Amino acid sequence: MEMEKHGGKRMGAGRPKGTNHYGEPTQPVRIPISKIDRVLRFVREREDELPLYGHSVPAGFPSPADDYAEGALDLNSHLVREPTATFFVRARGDSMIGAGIHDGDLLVVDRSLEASDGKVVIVSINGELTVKRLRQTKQKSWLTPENPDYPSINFQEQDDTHLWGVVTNVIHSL
Amino acid sequence: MEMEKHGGKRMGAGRPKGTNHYGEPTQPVRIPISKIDRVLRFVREREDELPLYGHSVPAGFPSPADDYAEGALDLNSHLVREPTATFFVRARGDSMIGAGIHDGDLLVVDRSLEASDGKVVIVSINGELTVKRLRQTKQKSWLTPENPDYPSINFQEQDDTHLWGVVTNVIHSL
DNA sequence: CTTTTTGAATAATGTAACAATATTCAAATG
DNA sequence: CATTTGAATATTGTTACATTATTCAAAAAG
Repeated sequence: MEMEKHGGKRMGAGRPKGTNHYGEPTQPVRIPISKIDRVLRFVREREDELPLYGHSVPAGFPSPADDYAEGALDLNSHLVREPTATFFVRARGDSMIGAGIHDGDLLVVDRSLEASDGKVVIVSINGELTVKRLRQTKQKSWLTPENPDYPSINFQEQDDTHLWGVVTNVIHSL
Repeated sequence: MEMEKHGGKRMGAGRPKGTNHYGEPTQPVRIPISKIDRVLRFVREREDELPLYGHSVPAGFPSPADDYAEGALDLNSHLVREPTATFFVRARGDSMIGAGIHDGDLLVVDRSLEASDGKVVIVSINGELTVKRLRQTKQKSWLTPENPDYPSINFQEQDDTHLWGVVTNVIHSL
């Protein structure tokens, strides 16, 4: 055990890049002190990510320690792509039952998506919000319900008729 | 408009303390770059809370500046009551179509809820996950599909049959 | 006298810089 | 050949600092 030098320059020595806790670079960001704890929890351990299981599972009960069969999911980022352009509307009635939209369901609406033929959209008509499927050709646009008991209506952007956005997800409570 | 000095020392001059955006001091914290956006949004204001609109709306388009008719909503806290006991399962097939569960839907499952008569539950049978409605009397338990094309099955907790939890929400993508 | 303009004073803020720590590898040692 | 050691380099929490934002009273204008 001599106190001597242990070699000079060596190629490939030192801690390799990308070996940090996150697998990506970090950067300092100013956080109000009262929120530091929560931010750190969110950042260090995937706080908002919950396990997503597939159809077949190993024996026994699921456990948070499992390596989830299909990974983890954060509802907010999964359902909301453009937070600044997203809002919620509660559905009423059963005119869109065929699209899986039931009375009382919560609709996730994205205003940044283009409303094209076949999309389910939110439209305000005379201050009332409605959910319908948009159908359009080069000549005309319709709003069609997904329920044979209701009629289609002609659609045209006017003073009292506005297209609010495209429905991306339907949340149904049991 | 002379170019002269404008007084010397003055008591009470300068920006007062506590006039920052948060009303409290801040401190730099290292954040992985991919999460900086999310953290900033969370920290600056009600990040995960997006507007929830009612059925009738004032004229014009909605704006984030609006005082939302029905307030704001955070999907995570709205859909997940008990984070440590919650997980997701993707539904397969149409045996529960009557309960609003379609093929490919994402199910929010809470293990901490008691599975009582009438609840929609997740059960593993021989390593396969199934969604069914639980019916039980003092004598017996059944798992019933919500589709007349499928049969009910007898239910009993066994080695290869386990009740995983109660389905609280169904997320349907369009 | 009242209103408007100005810049000194001070806090807040984003980011660079730094010291301390963690990690890896090959040379030195046994 | 296995183990120990320390040079080399990345990571990390925090400090430092230059820049920006904000406020107020003196000075200027009306």
